Amino acid sequence: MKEDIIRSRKEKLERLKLKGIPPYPLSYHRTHTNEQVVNMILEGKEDLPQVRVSGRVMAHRNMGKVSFIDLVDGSQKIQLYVKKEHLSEESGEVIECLDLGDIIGAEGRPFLTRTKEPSIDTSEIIMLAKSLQPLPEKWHGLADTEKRYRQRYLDIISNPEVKDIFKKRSQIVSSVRRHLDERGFLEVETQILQPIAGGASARPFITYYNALDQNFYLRIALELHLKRLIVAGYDRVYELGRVFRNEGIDTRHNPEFTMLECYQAYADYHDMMQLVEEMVSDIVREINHSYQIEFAGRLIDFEPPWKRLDLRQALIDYAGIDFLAYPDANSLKQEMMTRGFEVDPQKSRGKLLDELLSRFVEPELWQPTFLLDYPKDMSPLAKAKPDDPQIVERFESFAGCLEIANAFTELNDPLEQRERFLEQLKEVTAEEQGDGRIDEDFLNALEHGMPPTGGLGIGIDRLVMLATNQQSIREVILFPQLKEKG
RNA sequence: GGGCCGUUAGCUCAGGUGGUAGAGCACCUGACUUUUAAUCAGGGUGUCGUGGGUUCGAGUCCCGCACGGCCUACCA
Repeated sequence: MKEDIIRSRKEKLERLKLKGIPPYPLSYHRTHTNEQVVNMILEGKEDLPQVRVSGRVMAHRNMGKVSFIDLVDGSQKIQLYVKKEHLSEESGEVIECLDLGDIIGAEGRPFLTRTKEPSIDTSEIIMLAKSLQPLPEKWHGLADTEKRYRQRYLDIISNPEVKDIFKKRSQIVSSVRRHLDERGFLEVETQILQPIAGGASARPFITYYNALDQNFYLRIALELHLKRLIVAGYDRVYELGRVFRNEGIDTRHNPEFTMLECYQAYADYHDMMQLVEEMVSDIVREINHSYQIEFAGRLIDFEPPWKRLDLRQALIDYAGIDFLAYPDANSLKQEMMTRGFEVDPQKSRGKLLDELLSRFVEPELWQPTFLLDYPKDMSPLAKAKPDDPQIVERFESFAGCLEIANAFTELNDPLEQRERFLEQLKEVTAEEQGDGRIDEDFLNALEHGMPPTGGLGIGIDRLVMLATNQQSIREVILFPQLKEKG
């Protein structure tokens, strides 16, 4: 059946060639996008000029001497009104050989039909690219998730709402850049292939670097190189780019994802909090024309100011545990076990606290919320509060129960930083940390003096999920990785 | 890693208790000069994901495998 369709289309292709009509001409210069023409028509002016438009044929309603074509370009749909006796001989031939999915150009006069549909009274139709494969069904589109991801082009052709998500993703990324550029941040690009994958604790992807004859890692964070640039004297830097974590895939995690990190010298986490609040709420409003958006069936209001929640108090409120009462991993483990939790004996205190957070606190954080002041065990790169050495100046932002930002006042004491790295190494396997080495050059940079600095990371994919009401991260990634079929 | 679910025509989906595989869209033929999920008349369609098993007989029951989805676990 599919073979029959393809054969019939190839026959039409041959027929075009026999008539001397190129099925894949070199170029076509349109005068307007479909959107521009539709707007012209809706403005209601008389005597509109001839226009040339283009796009993919998405529907063809044949009425005999007249037919209607839905033509979709990158902007939107426009209807072609085709009166066959008014077409040139060549255009008539093209209509005869037309299939859904073909890319065509059309020339004619814009007008409004009886039913008020903006249309073009077409005098010329030009084949721009003959399509050989049948499109998915027009009404339901493409629904099979696997096929949608494997052949995203079909998904985007047949599901306009998917096309819209990725337009919005692009707008969000532009907007992030605009917000930071306006504040005087310098956009930089740092290395993706690294001899040591630092700045986070996650298992890295390994690759082999032929020219250097050595194993390298794909970066798991942007942090350490951006701070080197703060040392170098760029006061405000950011990088927006892909990072790679060789971990599980689920609806909130994808091994390669897009991260924004920015660092501002002579600032602290309060400044970063203000930046997140302004930038994210602006972006939400730009994309949805409102601070209030729907996510996962709930209404979320991004209008500043957002809720501030002390982490220690949040754990007391939601989990019933005051971590100050359990100063080491063992006592915390004991307490968790007496409450009937299954506790991994390998886990450090930081990881146990993290578990409590994700289990009891995060599922409550629907409205935009800053969770403030983390235990030092969980945050090896953040600076301790002056009045409490066990707590660091760090916050994470949540909305829709998704973590969207992580920021702290950066630790710039090189000696303490070395201590923290050594602490961290104890609780992390070599496999998790790349080759388990400390980034000596980063420490060396700190030893030359890094100004007091505020740093911020935002998971762009999750921000897009929120702004477009998508519950799976793969719905905001154009080409999610799938296993090859065996 | 564990659990549940899915895989049938190009696409979206139906196929109680096992008995010759269905619909809509798309496609092909014809009618129709403002339609828009156009309409009307006619036409044909498949490795039922894959490999075994049970059975006279398997899309359907059983076991394995592949791919995918959701949940869970892991994961700064």
